[in-house]
Amino acid sequence: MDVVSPELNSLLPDEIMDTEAIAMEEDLPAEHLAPPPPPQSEPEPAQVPMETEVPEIVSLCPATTSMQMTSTSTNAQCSTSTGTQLLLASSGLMAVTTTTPAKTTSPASAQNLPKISSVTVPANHQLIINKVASSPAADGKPPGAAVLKPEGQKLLVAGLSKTGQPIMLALPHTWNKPATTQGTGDGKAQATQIKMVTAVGKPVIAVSSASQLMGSSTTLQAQQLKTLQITKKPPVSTAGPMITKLIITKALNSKALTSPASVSPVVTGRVLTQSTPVTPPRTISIGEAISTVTQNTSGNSKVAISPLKSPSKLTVVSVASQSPNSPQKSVTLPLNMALGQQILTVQQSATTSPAKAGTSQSTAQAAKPMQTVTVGGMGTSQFKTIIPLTTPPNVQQIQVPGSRFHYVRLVTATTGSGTAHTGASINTNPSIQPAKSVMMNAAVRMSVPIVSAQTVKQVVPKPLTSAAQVVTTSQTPQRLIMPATHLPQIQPNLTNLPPGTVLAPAHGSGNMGYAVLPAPYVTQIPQPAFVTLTSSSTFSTATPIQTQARLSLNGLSTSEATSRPRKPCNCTRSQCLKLYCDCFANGEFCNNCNCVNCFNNLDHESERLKAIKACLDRNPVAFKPKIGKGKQGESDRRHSKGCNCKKSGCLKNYCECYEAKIMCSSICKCMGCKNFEESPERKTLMHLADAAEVRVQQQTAAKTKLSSQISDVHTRTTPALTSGGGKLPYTFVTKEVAEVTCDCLLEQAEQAELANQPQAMAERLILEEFGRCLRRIISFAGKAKTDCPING
DNA sequence: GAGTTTGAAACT
DNA sequence: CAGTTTCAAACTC
Repeated sequence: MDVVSPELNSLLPDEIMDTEAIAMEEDLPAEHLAPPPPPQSEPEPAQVPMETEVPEIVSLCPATTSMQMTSTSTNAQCSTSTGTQLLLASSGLMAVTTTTPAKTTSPASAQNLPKISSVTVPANHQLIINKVASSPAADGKPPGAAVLKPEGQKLLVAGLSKTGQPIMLALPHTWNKPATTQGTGDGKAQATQIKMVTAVGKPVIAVSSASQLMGSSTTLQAQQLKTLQITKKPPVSTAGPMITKLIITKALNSKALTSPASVSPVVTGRVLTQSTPVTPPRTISIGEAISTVTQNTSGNSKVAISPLKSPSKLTVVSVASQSPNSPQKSVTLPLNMALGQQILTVQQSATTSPAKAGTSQSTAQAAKPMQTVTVGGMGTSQFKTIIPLTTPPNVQQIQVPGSRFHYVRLVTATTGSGTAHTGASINTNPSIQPAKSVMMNAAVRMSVPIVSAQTVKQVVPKPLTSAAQVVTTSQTPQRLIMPATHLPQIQPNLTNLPPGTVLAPAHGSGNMGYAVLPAPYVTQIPQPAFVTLTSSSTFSTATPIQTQARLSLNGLSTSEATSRPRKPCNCTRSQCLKLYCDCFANGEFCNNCNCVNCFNNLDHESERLKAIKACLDRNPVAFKPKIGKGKQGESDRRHSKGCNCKKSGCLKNYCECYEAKIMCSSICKCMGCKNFEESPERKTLMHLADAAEVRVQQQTAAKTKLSSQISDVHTRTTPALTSGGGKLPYTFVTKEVAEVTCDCLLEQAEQAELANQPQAMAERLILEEFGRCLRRIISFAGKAKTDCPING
């Protein structure tokens, strides 16, 4: 099998990821540590398709993110035609695994490492990587070990690119070539192997990367997940189980991943902490799955809490500080989400031993830290922007076309190095990371879902001391605002956290700094997109919360909340920096509001941050939803503080309980409350409200149907008009139109009846409705004539 | 749309 | 913590 040269090995971070816990463990349980399992353990090994026959692997990366497969020592790199530093660019839906087989023993010489000469994109959504030429090295591969054929082995990945174009990479034959004789001399090919797994669950592609990455294949369920895994293994067994892996998992579709490999330690709606073993392989995984998120594990704990649990959405956040001595390597990969998933990416950086990275970097291509923002739209994921970070740039903004504010602010750790490493890009080879990225120690990367659809929220972590970076995505007006202030006073009282609140453990010296995000700031995200954030050690970040969380707050159904845009505020004196302002209270910037002297915007960020802090000082849970779920669920929802109504009887929207459509409870201090279960007044009101809502819906449906019918008639009669002398309006009154019109009239009658309107009024309303129907019919008729003139 | 009412938020 | 003031939404006309 492929061998990693010692030098390369030394350059590689000791640990990148532990994939086992996350993704691929089942598929290749013992792969890193032990000799390859018997063939039968591998999923359908024998039946690998032609293209996939070669077990060796290719590295892939989403198009937006660059992945580097290069080994520094060897200079072998995969580059895309665009010059980006990644081996493969895919739409982001594929996963790649690169691993060095456990079998490999002999190091490859750096010199001999080939470069990928070409990438080919066949027509079939497959990624093919070919070796440029046959290499002598191939010969030495042990049986059973998949080896790329000299003539060019191909790796096919279905659905690699959204564009539908497969990418082919040609690997120089030398890749698999054993290095110059290094110790083993057994002649076994030592090229690094990369396995790709097809969506079907079979390993599809193997590509050897110049880097000493070991690849393990993973079986994934069809169409759901792709995984990238990079494993570094010491060339010689003596090294022990140090494995570095990079795993990127991505769900191809909205369905939850079924493959264990894809399952990350993060459970939907919450982030779990994963502890690393003593010799911890460190794993960073990036995954997109509807309900799952990959998490990276690190020595320190980090917890994101998202009480809300809609399976389809998830909150991700894991922040882990790294053990001081572990080399940094973290990769964040924003992937495009096809499905409104939320992804959390975590970035870890090592506090120490940047040297490694630096060294490796030297040979590696200039991989600038990249910042990437991914925006996932409904069904259509979009990659947004990759912004190369300059060294000092602490703050950056990504402006999404059409969006006004969308941004995310990234904060670098105060304790850490000066720069935040924002690379959304994926470095398959951790060693490649620039030295400055190493400095990211304290930085925590997070992904925040952004609403792609209509509302976008932004989370702005507060910059504690250093620069921040801003990433913006999506186009919608709303955005999440994260209190940027440092909030030491907030302790990680997990039990008391509002839904969606995220605590990010500060990285670094072991001190755990926590930042609390007002839950509302992260809620109301109908269609999550992704944004990666970097936060400082003491500061934190936000976790995406699904819409539902917020909905539960105000008692609105999900559909209601998501469909209903926030009302514009009308603040005049508060500068929209007090909780009087609904926008502010909900963690949003004012947008399209009618407010005067508004400071709730990016132009007054400092003021806004102060205001947020002030609010939190007054009330640490100021941004916490007031309506929480009761013990017994939905029916038991109640206001956290209770209302204090005196005159409204708690049956008007003045009352927060009533407004939230919940009953007043014992904690309310209201007077003359009529908002209780048995209250006849309340029942009457609720009944009326429901009836009104139903009427509106029915009427809307009827009108829609009428329009449809008329339109249909229009379509059918058009030929007659064009061919002959035209039609009189009455000819448009077909049976269907008449029926629908009657429906409208009946609906109007029902409304009048429900409203207890006198008969005369009812008749009037019906006639008026009839008039409207007629006008529509006439309008369509006239339009038909206009559109299809007789002589025309 | 102007004016009033209301209760939460802010302030003392 | 209680009382008062401020504020913006809800409501009425």
